[in-house]
Amino acid sequence: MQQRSEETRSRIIESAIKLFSNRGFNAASVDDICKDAGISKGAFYHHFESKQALFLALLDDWLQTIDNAIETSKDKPVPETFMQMTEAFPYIFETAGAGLPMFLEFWLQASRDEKIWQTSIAPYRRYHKHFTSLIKKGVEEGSFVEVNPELASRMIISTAMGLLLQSLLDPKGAKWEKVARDSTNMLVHSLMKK
Amino acid sequence: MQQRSEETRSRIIESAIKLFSNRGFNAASVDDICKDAGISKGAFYHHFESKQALFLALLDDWLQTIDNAIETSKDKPVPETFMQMTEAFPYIFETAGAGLPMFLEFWLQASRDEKIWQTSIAPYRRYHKHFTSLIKKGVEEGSFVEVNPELASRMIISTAMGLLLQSLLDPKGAKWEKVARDSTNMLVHSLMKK
DNA sequence: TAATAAAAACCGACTGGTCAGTTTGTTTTT
DNA sequence: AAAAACAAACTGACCAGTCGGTTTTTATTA
Repeated sequence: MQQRSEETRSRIIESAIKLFSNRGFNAASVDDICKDAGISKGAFYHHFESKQALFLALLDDWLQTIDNAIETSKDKPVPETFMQMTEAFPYIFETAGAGLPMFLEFWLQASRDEKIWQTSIAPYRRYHKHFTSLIKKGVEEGSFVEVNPELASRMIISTAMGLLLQSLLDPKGAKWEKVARDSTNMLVHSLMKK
Repeated sequence: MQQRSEETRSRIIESAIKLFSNRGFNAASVDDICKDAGISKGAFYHHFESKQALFLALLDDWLQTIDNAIETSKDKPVPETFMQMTEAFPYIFETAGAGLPMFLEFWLQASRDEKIWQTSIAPYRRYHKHFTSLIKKGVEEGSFVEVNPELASRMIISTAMGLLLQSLLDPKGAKWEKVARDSTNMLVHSLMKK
């Protein structure tokens, strides 16, 4: 079977995500990952040059997901995209929420390595640009009130980021899906012309 | 001089903040901290029981700062407090901004230890409660429009948290002090009755 | 005020353990 | 048979924390 190799690889990745999230990059040793994945160290270093390389592979996957999300919403009407974003929030809280500790781990690692850093923040930049142009278009089309697209974009991103952080700080403090939905609704409606 | 001991202690703390921020909790070794502070390991372990204990001491300091900020704004009129918050933003970006990687480091450490965790999120809970009651009061007094105080509080905190994160992701992407000021102004004015 | 005892602060070599990465050899696939 | 995939013992560096001893500060007493 030529699948065996690939299965080993994905087993490593699966275990790495789990252990990096639970214990952090440094505290999760290569031995731990191997044990969890049920493989040997030799197999690990056959598939990944180093622990850092595994980290970069995970980072790439994560960034790809973000880029895809931007790409798929690229050519839809402006207000629709925004409402879609609202609907997407509960999903974000389910998925990104669980993975946010790892993302923060990523980000802290990245912030200490210029090359990784530049790679890792590129999607954020694209995300902001996407939103800015979306709002700009909405204003020009007349579906949005007169706003500063730059500022509005940053505020929307802030709300999402901030709510995610809060949901992790205080998991049982609120029905976060509902908070997210209501907040985004408020923002979107304050942008839309009546 | 009875100050010598205290100076050593603060030298340790100063170096710890610097190195934890730059390299992270794990990567900054006790030896590194001692070397940077210009003291010996014996001196270090005379002042702190363990590396973890040093970490907790830093955490305490940080949490104290937050609690003080809440306390000092406790008995001022509602709209005034909000405007004060707006004015305080540039300061937050100067101080908390530089320290946020360390705070995240703290927080990631904390999230893996139930006891530390409970301690570290308590100020956030107080902060949220403070804001909620502040908005509630404003609504009852008639200086604010009818809003859900819970939701409004979470949105304001989100904006602050989210902008801080963004300012770190994209340091040169915007004049963050201005963005923060404008955003908070928008939020506050949308709350206040005309 | 000076001498001295006790305690606090500090030094730095050392220990036991961990961990990323290597190497040598074996099994499985092509 | 050749190459890819895997196993696991091993290496060298590093690191948190210890320990026996020294210096400095503080308290006590004459």
